[in-house]
Amino acid sequence: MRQSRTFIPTLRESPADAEIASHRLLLRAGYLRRVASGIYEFLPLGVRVLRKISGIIREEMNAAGAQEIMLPVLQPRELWEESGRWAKYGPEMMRLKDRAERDFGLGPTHEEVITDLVRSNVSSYRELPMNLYQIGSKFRDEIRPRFGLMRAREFIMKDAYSFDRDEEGMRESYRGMYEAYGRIFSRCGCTWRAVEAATGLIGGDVSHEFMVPAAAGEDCIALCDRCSYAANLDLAAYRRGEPPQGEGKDVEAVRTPDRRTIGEVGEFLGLQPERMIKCLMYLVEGRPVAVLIPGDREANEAKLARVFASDEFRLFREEDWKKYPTYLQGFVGPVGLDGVEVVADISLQGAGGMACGANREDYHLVNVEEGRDFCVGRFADITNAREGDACPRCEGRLRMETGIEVGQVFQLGLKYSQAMRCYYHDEEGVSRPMYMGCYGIGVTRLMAAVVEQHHDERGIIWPLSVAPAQLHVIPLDFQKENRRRAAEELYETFVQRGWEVLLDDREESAGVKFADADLLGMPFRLVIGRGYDEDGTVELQERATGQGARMDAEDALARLEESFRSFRNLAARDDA
RNA sequence: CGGGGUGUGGCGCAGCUUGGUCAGCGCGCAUGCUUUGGGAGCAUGAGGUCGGCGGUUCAAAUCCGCCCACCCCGACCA
Repeated sequence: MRQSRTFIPTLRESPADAEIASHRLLLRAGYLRRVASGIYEFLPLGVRVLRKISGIIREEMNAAGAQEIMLPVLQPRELWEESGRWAKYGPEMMRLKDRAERDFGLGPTHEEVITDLVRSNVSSYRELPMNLYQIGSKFRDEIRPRFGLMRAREFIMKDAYSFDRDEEGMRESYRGMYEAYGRIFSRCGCTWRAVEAATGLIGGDVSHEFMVPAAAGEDCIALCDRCSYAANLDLAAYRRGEPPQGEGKDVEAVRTPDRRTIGEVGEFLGLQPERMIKCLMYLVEGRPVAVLIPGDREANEAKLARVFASDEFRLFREEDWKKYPTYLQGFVGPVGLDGVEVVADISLQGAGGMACGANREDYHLVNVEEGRDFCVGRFADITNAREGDACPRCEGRLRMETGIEVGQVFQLGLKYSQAMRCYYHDEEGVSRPMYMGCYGIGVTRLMAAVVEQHHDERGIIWPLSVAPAQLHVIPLDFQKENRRRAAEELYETFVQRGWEVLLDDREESAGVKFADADLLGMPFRLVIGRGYDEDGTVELQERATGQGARMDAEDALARLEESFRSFRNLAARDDA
């Protein structure tokens, strides 16, 4: 690649609307441009990185026995009606009509299409297991696209789907993918961890997310400091201690004028927040539900969704309080709260000596005991774990970390195969539904995640495996004939040996060339400058460390050959 | 969708409170000469419906109304 002939529009200043490192640097370094919110153009260097990442994914998927296919982005409504997701997916799916007014969706995921493909073309146990994957565009009309590639509305995803004869086979396929995923993220230069995850709209019972730890990550995960327990906060369990106990005294109403929040009331009564019961009113599918949690905890709505078996709920709003005047905002409590479903966090089971709202203006109750003074319809884990909580599996403590979710794997079971009648014949000729699994990697998001983990204040620092070029040849003062010739020769030599090289053949000052090189982030740099005039040496520099050494071109070549050896198989051969 | 904010040449911004003498700065871009180990210097030049529509006014980037786009914070996901 000759830099003078390659479309790399670098920016001297950071675009004002890019906040996180990956977004800012990918824009500044000319890898990306934004077209509309959550929609991006990939420029030549960006495409190269994407190819590298896809290449690694392909190798690992193929090695794991998966076969690459391509599925359409445009999908007919009928297929989605079969799985029930045409209605369920909601506004997140981009929808359109053709000229005959037929409904189509732009695929946010491909379970329906793939299930349709397999059910009509695979019918014998002899053909199973089968694992099919593709790398292509997905569309999701995100509520709020943000952070560049991190949450886009059109993005590139690798999605794989496995079909097995039984649950055992499905678990085996799942394990294969799980292991391949680890290798993929490691090869891309990322540190990562797999955590237990919720299944959401995709469905199924078992799922893991692959997280790349990064401050810019949107996901919170809980990790045990002793055992291997790790889970998304939406799923993270924690062991509760013994519930607080009272002294068996009778319930007593205390006047608490103008004190509504846990903090205000607790301070007034001289009680710690964990001695208080927070009573949250939710409207679940149109009816009120009381949710009880300890005063020092937060409810987790993903956990609540599982308890309610619905995602159609919300915390009471102004209009809801007005509509149900029985519930006094700021003074709601479980005692005497009749005719409403009560859900409580398991930590409140058997709790005594608690304080809560009295369902009476300006009053709270003390000495309240669960079981004696009020009844709970259902106990469940509905609160967020937090730093220092007890691990659910061992004696360790949990700590919290933020990460970028770059992949997720699911054991789907029979969800789609039953709904869509994806059956096969076993040895006895009996028709059975296939056990499915699905496995996604956000390719474009992974590119952003790599940058989040590999950059400094000056620019990107690509790992060799995914760099758009491994070597940046930089002749300073390109007008000097001898340097220009040396640079051209080195460039040709490397290209012929299969390396990907970016040659800075621009007539720019040294400062500009170095600043751009730092920004673009090629792992190695060969500078041809004064040293070359003096004694024919060039300087080999490493982007990551910034360290360099002068040596003969021959030695530089030998050193680079050594460094590149293990990556040789990844080199794309379209250097031009 | 709720809350906060921003829209002025390719990028970053000033001007808006107090309407006119306000379309400006830095970078980038073009041409020429000099320069070339950390974002060079000088000279000349091109480039803007001041997000859009409407209103107020003798006069609007500036005041008012509506709309649009984008960013950030919250509920979703690869």
